[in-house]
Amino acid sequence: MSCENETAVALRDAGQKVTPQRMAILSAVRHAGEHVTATRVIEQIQAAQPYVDPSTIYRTLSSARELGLVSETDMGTRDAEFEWIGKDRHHHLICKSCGTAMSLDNRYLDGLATQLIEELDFEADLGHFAIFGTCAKCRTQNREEN
Amino acid sequence: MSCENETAVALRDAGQKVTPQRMAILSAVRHAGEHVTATRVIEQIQAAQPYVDPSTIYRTLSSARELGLVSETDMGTRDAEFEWIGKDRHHHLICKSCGTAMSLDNRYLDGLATQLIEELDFEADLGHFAIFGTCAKCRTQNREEN
DNA sequence: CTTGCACATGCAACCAGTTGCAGCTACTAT
DNA sequence: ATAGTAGCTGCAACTGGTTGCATGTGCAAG
Repeated sequence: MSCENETAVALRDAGQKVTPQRMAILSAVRHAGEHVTATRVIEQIQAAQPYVDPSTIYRTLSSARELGLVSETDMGTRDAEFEWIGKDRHHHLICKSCGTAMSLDNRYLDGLATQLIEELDFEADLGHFAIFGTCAKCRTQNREEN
Repeated sequence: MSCENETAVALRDAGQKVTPQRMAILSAVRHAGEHVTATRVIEQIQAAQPYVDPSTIYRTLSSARELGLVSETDMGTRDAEFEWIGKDRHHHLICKSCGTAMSLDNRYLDGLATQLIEELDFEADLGHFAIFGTCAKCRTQNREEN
């Protein structure tokens, strides 16, 4: 099954409609590889189809997030980053000092999820997570300065 | 030392000035007990001092966040929640179904922080964290419906 | 006490993102 | 194939939050 079909099926399963606009928007996120801002998606879509309204793009991204097709994460910059949720779930470590974003494998949070469900009966949705802090490089630099 | 003095000292230590507006704004957050939205702070401040501009409040909250005096968390609602960072650091579990926010003790994330520093040399700043998911009550209800 | 200056404030213009609404379109049932 | 309907789209108005700038103010040095 092609990725276009997968997306279409996911939409229909949720009782939503498959429209050219939605497919273009979701395809842009999917093929971005990395995380993209809504603004970036708008630019990209409007370059090809200028008549697509920004509100449609915001609405589509927002409903796709609710469906679990994409994740929305505040990476510390002004506007939120969207990312296609594929097979390789991962999170981000963001250095507050240099702004670098690193991927963090899912397994680091598995333990936490297990603990929450066992001890508190809370089913955590750890699909998307941004952890702020200081990376190794910046920590070394800070030590040298002091 | 009174809490007012603590706040003032923290500001001055960071090379910032102590003004009546700032003290009023930070005091509102500190004494809110729970988390408060910027909008709520604006209402509260303007009830007493109508001349204080919203932009001042946004700027103050934002710089206080950078100083680590308050935390800013997206609780899933439209606007961010601010909370005074006291001795009892904690996080929030937010149910996507019923919207309830529960406090989560810091110890649940200590393990993760340790793992990150030992394995990846990344010093995580886990001062404020919002974990989305489904609470026990809503999970039970969902099971009954199916 | 006075002076200087960096930081903070209020104002107003601005902008990204949201919402209400009327028309349109994908999907479903017949 | 057709009609009905629920959901989507574009438009335009709106709103919460941000930014630039001129003025005001806290604070430290003299």
